[in-house]
Amino acid sequence: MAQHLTMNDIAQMANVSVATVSRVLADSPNVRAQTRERVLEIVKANRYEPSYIARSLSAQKTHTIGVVIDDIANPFFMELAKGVESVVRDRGYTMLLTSSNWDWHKESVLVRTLVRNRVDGVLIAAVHPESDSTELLKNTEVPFVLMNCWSSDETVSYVSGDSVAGGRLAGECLLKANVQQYLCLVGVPHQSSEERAQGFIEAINAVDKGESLHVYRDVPGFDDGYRIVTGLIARHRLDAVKTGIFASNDFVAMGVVGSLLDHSIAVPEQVSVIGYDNIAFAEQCRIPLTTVNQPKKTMGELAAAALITSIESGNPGCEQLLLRPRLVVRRSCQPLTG
Amino acid sequence: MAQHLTMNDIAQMANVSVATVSRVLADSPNVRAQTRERVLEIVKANRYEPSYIARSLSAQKTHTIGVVIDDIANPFFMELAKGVESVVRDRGYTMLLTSSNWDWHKESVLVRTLVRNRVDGVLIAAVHPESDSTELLKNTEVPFVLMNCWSSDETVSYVSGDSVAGGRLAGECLLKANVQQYLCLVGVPHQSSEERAQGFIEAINAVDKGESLHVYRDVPGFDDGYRIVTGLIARHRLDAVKTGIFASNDFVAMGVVGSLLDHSIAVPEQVSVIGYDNIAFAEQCRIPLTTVNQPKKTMGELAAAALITSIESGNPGCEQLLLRPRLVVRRSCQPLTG
DNA sequence: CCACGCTGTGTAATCGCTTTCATTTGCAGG
DNA sequence: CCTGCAAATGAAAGCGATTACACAGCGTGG
Repeated sequence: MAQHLTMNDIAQMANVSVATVSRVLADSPNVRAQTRERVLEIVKANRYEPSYIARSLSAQKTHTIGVVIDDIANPFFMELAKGVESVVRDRGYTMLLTSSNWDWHKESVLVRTLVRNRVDGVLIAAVHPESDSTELLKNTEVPFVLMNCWSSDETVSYVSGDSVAGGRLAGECLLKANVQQYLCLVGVPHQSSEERAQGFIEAINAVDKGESLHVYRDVPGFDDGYRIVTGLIARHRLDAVKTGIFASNDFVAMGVVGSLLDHSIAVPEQVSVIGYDNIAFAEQCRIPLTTVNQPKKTMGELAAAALITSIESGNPGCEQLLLRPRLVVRRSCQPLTG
Repeated sequence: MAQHLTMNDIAQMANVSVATVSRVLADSPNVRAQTRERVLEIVKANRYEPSYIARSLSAQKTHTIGVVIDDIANPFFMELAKGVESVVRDRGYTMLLTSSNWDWHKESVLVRTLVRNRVDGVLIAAVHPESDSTELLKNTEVPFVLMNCWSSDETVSYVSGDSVAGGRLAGECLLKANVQQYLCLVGVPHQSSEERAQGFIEAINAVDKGESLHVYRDVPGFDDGYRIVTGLIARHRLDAVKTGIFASNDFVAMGVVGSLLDHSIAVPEQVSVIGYDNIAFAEQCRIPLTTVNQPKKTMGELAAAALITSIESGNPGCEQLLLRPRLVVRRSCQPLTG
């Protein structure tokens, strides 16, 4: 089936050698105008499409950037990927997007696959602590840039958000909401969710007004947020006391809000909720979400640009960026002024 | 840089020929156990990763499936892609996901790029009428399956939803909502949005009760839905008359709801709204959305399975599926019983 | 009229792997 | 100890492009 034409076929039809065809297709100047035209005509007439596979093998360059994210259906990662994609395409590369579905083991398998596919560089969002992805990349000397997490290794490039600062913003916002207890819901044990929680806790503890602070871990998604809050309501931990809840991402926050509303607890009157990421839907959910914005698209763009620059320059050129988060106040948590 | 080890390097270190290394890596039975071990040891010790590029060139097969969608940050396409990805990965392929950003021209460029990358097959969501993608694929004899749209060409495989039926479901639902005028917002001029509108209009016209029906076209996204409705409100076309609005996708519906609420028009009390697709957020938006569900993930899975089967069997094997849509009643449109 | 240089084209090596075919090795049976 | 057959291995030809190098043709200047 799918018997593709080869450059040789075209060469024969045009009565020239493959070298000439190659030159025509590469816009090399050393081809007679007449020959060029004839070749191009035959190429077009026969709908010849050159094989990038062969080209890559010969050129030792695939013009492909591998991207590893955690969840392909998650708006946060998708906006990130969109940023990556735009830069990658502009600079003449193709993006190979893969997703680990939050599986730490799969992540290193994916990176391995990318290396085998000889991508020119790799972008990874949120490396898992247990994963050996970065080690593999270092050993194979494939350029890579981390996204949405950072590394203390000075040779590793990354573009991330300042999660501690973001968590602090959330905490400060909730401090002004005049609540009597704080809840902090931490997602999967990632660097960034841990840091968000850390910043939040710091901010709360910096101003001890005698409120209580409870931390719940392993609350990664909508359902988990919903479940936890539903459990707390059942134990009458939320209906009597005015509460502020910080969720380490907007999904969890939406789950929290969902459960509260379903149990007739008013947001933000009885419980204030604040999320993280500012995904596109945060504005349109049942109670528009107060949240900490991350410049997702920018993050993807910067990471991709840094990677490609490093690829093309040939030297590692370490770029370490921490993007500033920004508080977005909507309805779910409204700080009392003064 | 990134000087990858080659099979030759491994062969020399192990004092065998490349053929033997290749056999070891391919799990060929004709290798002495002792030799196999020695080779594997060296492979592991040196972290050798075989080049899929070279392999593909030699084998004339890339084990890669190209996927073209319209928007990489759109939950509908992403759930579709997730379905595709799971099947593709299970069957030992890699998914190459590309997005056209709703640009008709870019779509055929993308398909061309996929062909040049010699993907083993292509999945396209929503081919644009003006695009020549399918023609290119037919000519190059690359197997492909359409998703979320269908073709009258009996040689073309597709897996889609029955949009006319879905539109009809929406219409029937709105008919029971006891409104005095109907609005139908149609998205980009795609086959599927046109058919959704068509089914809707059919359903409304089948039961003429004297209500008026207005159709607005080119309303593809959230902002467009918001804008249109805001305009109508300004002209007092929505505040006096009880209205039912059908939006050809959930984004538009959310825009519609957003504008209505922002202008203090009650949903569904004054205006009933119904969307299409049942994206994950439809349940969690300001007013939980009544909508027509499409089995997005299933669609992706079936399309991918059909494609890979056709690739591996070697014959085109035409599969044409129209999946049944299902009405999901939530708050934004509640039909009065009886 | 010849040497020189430039343009245009072809030849062949190369990229890293698979696979066929030939050859070597090992081992059992006579 | 030799024959024969099967198992293990190697040599080499692709796969489809790129590209260094060789060379043919041809106009120009000495």
